[in-house]
Amino acid sequence: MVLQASGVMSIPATVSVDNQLPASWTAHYNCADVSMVTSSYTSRLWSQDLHPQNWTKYQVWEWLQQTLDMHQIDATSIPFQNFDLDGRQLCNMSFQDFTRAAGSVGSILFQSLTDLKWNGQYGQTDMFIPADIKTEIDDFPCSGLAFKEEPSFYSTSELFDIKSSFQPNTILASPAPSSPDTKRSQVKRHNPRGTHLWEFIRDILLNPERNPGLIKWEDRSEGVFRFLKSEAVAQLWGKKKNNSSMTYEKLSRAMRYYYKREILERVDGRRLVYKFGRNARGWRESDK
DNA sequence: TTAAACTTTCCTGTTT
DNA sequence: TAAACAGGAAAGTTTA
Repeated sequence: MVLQASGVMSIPATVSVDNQLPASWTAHYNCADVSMVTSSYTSRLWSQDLHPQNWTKYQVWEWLQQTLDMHQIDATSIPFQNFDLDGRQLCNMSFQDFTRAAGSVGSILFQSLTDLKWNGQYGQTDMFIPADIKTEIDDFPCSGLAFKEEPSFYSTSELFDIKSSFQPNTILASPAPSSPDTKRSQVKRHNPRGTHLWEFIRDILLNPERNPGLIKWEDRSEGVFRFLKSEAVAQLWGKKKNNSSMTYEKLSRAMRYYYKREILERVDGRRLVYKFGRNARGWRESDK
């Protein structure tokens, strides 16, 4: 969250995300900033209703994402289909069950869940917000504010990120346990700024039901996609990076750097159209 | 402290 | 004419 001295975010005057985002976005996510509200909500997170035992499958996935993020583990390194469980089933899993389901990451997950079950804490620093909190966030009285004045907009991508990568139909690549990829992905990679731009874009594409109208596939099998709301996507990216001055022009410059690394390929003659390259992972349907 | 990775920012010129 | 594309250059941020 970047606030200027006045407490008002700096947004290009010509850009209104509210105008670009679909209604479902503004209605559901365009409210309280997680990072702002978390501190005030943290103490309420672990009421009985939010005990892991009571989680939905969806909340289980959120917890998975958060735990992997916290430990900087590549989300593609565990088979999420093994965690198609609700909280009760999750809590019934033994340590061995976790290691069977997630390999070496299983112990981390087991420890995290144990902490939650017994301490009501998520480590010392975490700000994990199960989906239930969204109800409270949604109730945050700011929905009528204009984007420029709204302290909450920059929560959108965080909420999106949590929800994005863990839909049952968007499970990312899960290399076989013995593959070199697994080893590599379970090692901390140099990822100084968290999610990379191309991963952010990929996750939007993988969740069209939650992100309608921002980016869409042009040719799913070939990895060709097109920006529909380029400035909105740029602002979401900026929000994720706490950079309120992000524009599509800057975002597209970063995208062009991916050509050299073969994460993206050029699509000549078509505006706002990009194609995933051979070094982009997790976007193929076969990756699920 | 340094190097590397990965943007971010600014810019000029070109294309659609 | 505006928007988007292309890519050079340099600066900024974060991590190992």
